[in-house]
Amino acid sequence: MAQGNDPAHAFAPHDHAACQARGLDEAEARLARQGAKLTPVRRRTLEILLEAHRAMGAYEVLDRLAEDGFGKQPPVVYRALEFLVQHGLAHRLQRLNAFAACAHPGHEHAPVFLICRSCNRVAETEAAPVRDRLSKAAQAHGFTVERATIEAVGLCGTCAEAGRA
Amino acid sequence: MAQGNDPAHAFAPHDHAACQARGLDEAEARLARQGAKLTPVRRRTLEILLEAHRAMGAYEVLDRLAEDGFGKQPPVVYRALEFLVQHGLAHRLQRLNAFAACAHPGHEHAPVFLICRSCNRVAETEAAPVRDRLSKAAQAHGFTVERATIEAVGLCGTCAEAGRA
DNA sequence: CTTCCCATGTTACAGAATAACAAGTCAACC
DNA sequence: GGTTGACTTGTTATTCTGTAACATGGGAAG
Repeated sequence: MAQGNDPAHAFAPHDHAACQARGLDEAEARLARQGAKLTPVRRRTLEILLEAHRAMGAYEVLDRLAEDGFGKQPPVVYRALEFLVQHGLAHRLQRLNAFAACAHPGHEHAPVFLICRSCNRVAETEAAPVRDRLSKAAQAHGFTVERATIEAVGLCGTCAEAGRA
Repeated sequence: MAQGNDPAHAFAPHDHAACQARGLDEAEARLARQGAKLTPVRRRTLEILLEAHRAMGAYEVLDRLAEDGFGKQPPVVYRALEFLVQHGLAHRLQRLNAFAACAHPGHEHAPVFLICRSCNRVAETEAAPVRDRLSKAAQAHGFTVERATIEAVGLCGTCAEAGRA
């Protein structure tokens, strides 16, 4: 479990199968608690994101769904993705117009994303202090933060070491 | 000038004409220093953003440009917007797929945006501490931040006071 | 067994963005 | 003065992203 909570992990080679299984298990547990259903399309959508282990465009996911016999019209995938996002099982990356499975769906969280511009992988980290600072700065101007998008683009450790500047 | 540096100012009623004039003046001064030209399309695009004093979609800006006799094809507006963004005269808001004139183009900066979900106005604030925290948190995982998108959605003071929850 | 909610599916469209090419402007240089 | 070359503007065409509106079907609640 420590593996799943280390953001750097996303940039390093590791056991994808375990990731996926854990992701699905946690998803079902979480949804059961919320009284929501992981229907076939939703489940398959989550599986696709977990398998890819990276951010994917909606239409890329849609193509995969269509291959598996699901509807091939945009609303099919957008609805599934919206459901996953709302239930904390996936995230939307504004900068990439893309979606990624949540790395640790076990609990509520508002993640900060680290996007490597070299390998295109995305890591998720908590960084509550960052959000605190943001809320305080906003509050100083009378603004109340409800949700915040925090996405950093840069170079991950693995790519930096490999000299992929 | 203090007016222009107070982010809360964006949410309150004020003298737009002064804003615009100041924006254009600072833009020309800045570009002169950089050896870049504020051509008619670019100038008009900036004026439109300054007049609106809010985030605008590219096609909305394009319609206004077309009314003034400029080309009405997407590349016209995207090129102008890209130029303004690259020269620090405007910003792109990822969350809204929209653009807004920079509130204080006088100097280099990497702003944090405060987007009011009630009145749709956007304020810009420096919040260097927020970025510092983010960089440190990322660095702890071997990730080097190069650029970061920080956009908060919430309620501005003016709307909160007016009870627009 | 019926009702109603929810999920899925469709058609159609709107909005966002870029590639590739044509043509004009203008300064620098011969 | 004329030519070259960089830059800007404009066009056509296409792709990607996202949503509105409506039809169908299944399954739980009564």
